[in-house]
Amino acid sequence: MSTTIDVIAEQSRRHILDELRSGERPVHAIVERLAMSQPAVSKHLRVLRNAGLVSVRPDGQRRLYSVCAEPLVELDEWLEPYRCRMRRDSLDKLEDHVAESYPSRKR
Amino acid sequence: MSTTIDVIAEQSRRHILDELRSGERPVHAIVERLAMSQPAVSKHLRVLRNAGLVSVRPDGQRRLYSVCAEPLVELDEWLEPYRCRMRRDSLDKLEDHVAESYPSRKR
DNA sequence: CTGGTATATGCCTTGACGGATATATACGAT
DNA sequence: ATCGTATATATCCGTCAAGGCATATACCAG
Repeated sequence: MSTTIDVIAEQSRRHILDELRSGERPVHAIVERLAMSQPAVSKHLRVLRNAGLVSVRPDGQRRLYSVCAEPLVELDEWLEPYRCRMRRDSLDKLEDHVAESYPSRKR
Repeated sequence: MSTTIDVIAEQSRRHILDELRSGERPVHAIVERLAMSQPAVSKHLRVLRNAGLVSVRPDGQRRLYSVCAEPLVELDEWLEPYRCRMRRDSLDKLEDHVAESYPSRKR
């Protein structure tokens, strides 16, 4: 069994999700956008489905996939305690960058 | 080369970061908290350092590690477009749950 | 029923990763 | 100089996942 974060750690799967953000899509539409074989895409979709990150709706011979963002909440919550640090550390980094660009004798 | 999300996909590494949230720590402190060998921890710290997620400060024979949250911004930003869906999908899920617990004849 | 399209699954190979042990390095104490 | 502690690196091994190809399944058209 794999956790949500394991699942979205794969770049291809993130791409698939990003693709589905604009609405439900059949498999071949994803295959065309990503440079990957159809079986590979189907496999990723399977993983995403097992993780509850996408849902499927049959439509004739096609299957329409769409995003389910709910499992991402867990990751979002893990990230929460780091948000303040993100801001602070980003600021520090920015300051360093500025200090490099405009060197002064102070410090 | 590995991206930030690849790096934090590993549970042990997330644990290490969580551990460091309470302040800088020497390696052995982390080894004690996580049930893992010291070399394994060092390896993870190396990966985290390469990803810019931790920084080191020598202190005598020890090395004090601390969190750098800045690289997490990228992940946070990737997550951004999914936030509204998270709320919506979570709500849907909650509704389903409620509907199960209090079945009615409607629908 | 037949052929064609859309998707899923099975099998196989390969590469990357995590962990353990053993060893090296760095530093402090005596 | 020597020993002990703290940490890093090297090497090996087992596992696992991703991707390709071939194939199965499902569904539609005629």
